[in-house]
Amino acid sequence: MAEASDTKDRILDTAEQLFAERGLGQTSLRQITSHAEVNLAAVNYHFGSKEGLIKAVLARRLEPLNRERIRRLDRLERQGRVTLEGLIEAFIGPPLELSRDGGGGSRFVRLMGRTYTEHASFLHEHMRHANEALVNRFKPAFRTVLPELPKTELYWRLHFLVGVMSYVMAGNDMMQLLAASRNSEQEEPREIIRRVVPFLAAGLRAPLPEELAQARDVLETAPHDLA
Amino acid sequence: MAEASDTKDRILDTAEQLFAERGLGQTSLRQITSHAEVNLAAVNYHFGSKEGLIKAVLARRLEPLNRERIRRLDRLERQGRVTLEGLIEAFIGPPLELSRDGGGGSRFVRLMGRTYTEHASFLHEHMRHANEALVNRFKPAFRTVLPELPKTELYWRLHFLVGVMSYVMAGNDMMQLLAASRNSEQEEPREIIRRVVPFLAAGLRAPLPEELAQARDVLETAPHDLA
DNA sequence: CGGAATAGTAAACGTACGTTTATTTATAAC
DNA sequence: GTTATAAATAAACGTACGTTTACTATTCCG
Repeated sequence: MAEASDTKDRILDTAEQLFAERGLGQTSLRQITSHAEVNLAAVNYHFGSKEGLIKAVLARRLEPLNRERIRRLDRLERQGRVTLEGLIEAFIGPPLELSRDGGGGSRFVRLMGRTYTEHASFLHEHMRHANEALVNRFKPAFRTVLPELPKTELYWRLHFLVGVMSYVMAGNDMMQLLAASRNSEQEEPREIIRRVVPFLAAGLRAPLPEELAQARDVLETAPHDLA
Repeated sequence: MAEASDTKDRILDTAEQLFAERGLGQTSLRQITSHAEVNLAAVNYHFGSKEGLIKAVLARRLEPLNRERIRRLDRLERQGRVTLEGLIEAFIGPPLELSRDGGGGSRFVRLMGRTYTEHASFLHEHMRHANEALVNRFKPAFRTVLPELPKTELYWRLHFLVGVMSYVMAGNDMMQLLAASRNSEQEEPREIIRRVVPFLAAGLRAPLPEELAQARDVLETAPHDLA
């Protein structure tokens, strides 16, 4: 029954789904293979190991995704329209929009968000390598649109940006902890982008801590209504 | 050898450490009990189950921590000095400062950060309940200092805030993905607070997406240099 | 046809897990 | 000093895991 490896894709699809739903460590190969209706040993045959399967699941979507992010940055630069908002959207837009396609896309985005907080060193190494070109492309671009920001300060703020992005991507149940509307799960990705881009842009453009401390010192002698 | 339950504390301390280092699911009771040099069955004797142990580890630190956060908010209100920056610092300061005490504190903070992205429904329920009073206290305060912000918009931005906080707290290895300085791990908590508060305050105060869209429409006819 | 090579499978391997049971040890009360 | 109670332990229970092995079926090409 050698059917052009329909088996391989079924494993990848099912693994992507279950990994996103339950996490990497909590999903066993037995769960994956029984859901996919393939033999248990097929995973080790096609991917060598569970670790190999995880890497394959990530690589399959991550490569075109990062290509799209870089493509958008290229276009911004070609048009000479590189704004901070545009940069943020080029970076976080593609993964969030991927969650629109209902099927595998949204599952993968959640999986990717969770990847940032999983506890497997091989994963971190894999993601670091898979995102290397992306980071090297975007970092200088951010420096260009925020020239007044010291290098270290910019990198800290980009960390904060990644924190927001991964949290949103994980589609965490914790969102409902503070949530007012119950239908926040079905919120459109474009809606989230519309809300998160101004937040991040303002944060990245915020006055430096030092400047702020000085300004506060000055105002401290006056009535305290600077909020 | 019934020694006022020194065993119980040794289990809690060791569990806290290993949970933070390796994650909840990846840490076995056998690892905990052998590190703590107590009998394997002692965990089930004192805490009933692994789940009970996890809850106990969290509760031990979370209760005084949230009490401190609320105490700071109380003081701000008593002094009539409720600013957005003060609110943010009252909320994220205590957990970040807890990571200063070198020992259990920093471990717990990492564990807490990771809790937000673990895949166990009992955990989410436990955290939701443990943070209920905290949320009910802070939500109206944020509304007060940001009266012009629509309710839904505020809640979304608070989600983003939690995203940043948990990401920073998790002390994620991913931080090094973009990091410039290699010693970012040892960065002082006060330093992180100093950097993150202006970022979050600016984000929370950002113009509404609608306003921004309108402003952009207006400027769109003019040369595009609004960055 | 026939024999590689590829794909797929059933069954077992050894290991580790959380939990339970039965038993022993220490503590304090009467 | 005996007894009730709490704490600690050694050993085993059943289950699930990722991986390996040996084997069968399919495909492709000479």
